Amino acid sequence: MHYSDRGGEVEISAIADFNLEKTFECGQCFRWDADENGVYTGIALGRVARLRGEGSSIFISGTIEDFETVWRSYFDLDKDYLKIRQQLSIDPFMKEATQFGAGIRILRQDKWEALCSFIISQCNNIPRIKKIISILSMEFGDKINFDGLVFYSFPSAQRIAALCEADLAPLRCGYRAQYILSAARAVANKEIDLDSLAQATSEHARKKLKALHGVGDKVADCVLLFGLNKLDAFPIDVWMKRAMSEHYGKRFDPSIFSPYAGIAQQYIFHYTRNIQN
DNA sequence: AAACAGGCCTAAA
DNA sequence: TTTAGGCCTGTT
Repeated sequence: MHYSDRGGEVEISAIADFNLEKTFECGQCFRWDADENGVYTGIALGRVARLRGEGSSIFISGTIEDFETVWRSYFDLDKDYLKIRQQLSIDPFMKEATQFGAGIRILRQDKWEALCSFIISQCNNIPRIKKIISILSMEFGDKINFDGLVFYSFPSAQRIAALCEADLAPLRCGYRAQYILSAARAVANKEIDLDSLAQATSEHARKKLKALHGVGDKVADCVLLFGLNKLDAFPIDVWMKRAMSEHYGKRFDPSIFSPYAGIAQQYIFHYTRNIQN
């Protein structure tokens, strides 16, 4: 990878496996949107950014310092996904899936935002998840001006913890409201420490996450993978279950993809959801 | 109109 | 350890 200041933007060049649409639309995040030209604007880690692809480069708004301190890590740009794809190509199916998904990167998202977002995601479709998160941020996040537009940061756990169910009524997120509140309170009063869980083993972190009301296997694994950067976590939703039992049998073992089962999951998920058959 | 959606919880085999 | 039903809400 190479990057250089382009006056208000940073140009990222000589990088393999970085496709904006695949990365943003593969279901791992909910706060990035494309305009009609495929230019993505979104908010993460309390900052707004705009990204566009041009030729083989990606341009991202901001300074070199923004890039080095925030976005380089957020987009996981120091990981060699090309090499990982090769490692994951253990059979014809995976070869196909990883090739189809070339360009996906697992974002290193804010831990609390990931927890809260995937609690909301249960039994919901992406448009509604996005809508709920958008309202949540607009109601309780901080206002951020960017390029003449107004964005709202994802509200902290402390902020949410101070609310009651009635406060969350505008979200219209139904039974998930109490899950959000109890998770926020657990984080706020340090009953659970997401930062230290990121340093713990996946098994331990998973157990702690599942102790939260409203967090089961699927949500816990999504938080591990997208929030705590545990690349061995393997979220299984209905699509994954179908795809895996079709290709590897009813009782499959994700460790065949070790140590990148989580990345494998993302390729398989993206592939089975986007190919027509 | 009734079923279903990128789960989870609880109760009951 | 596995299975069934209910749950908020919005969409089809």
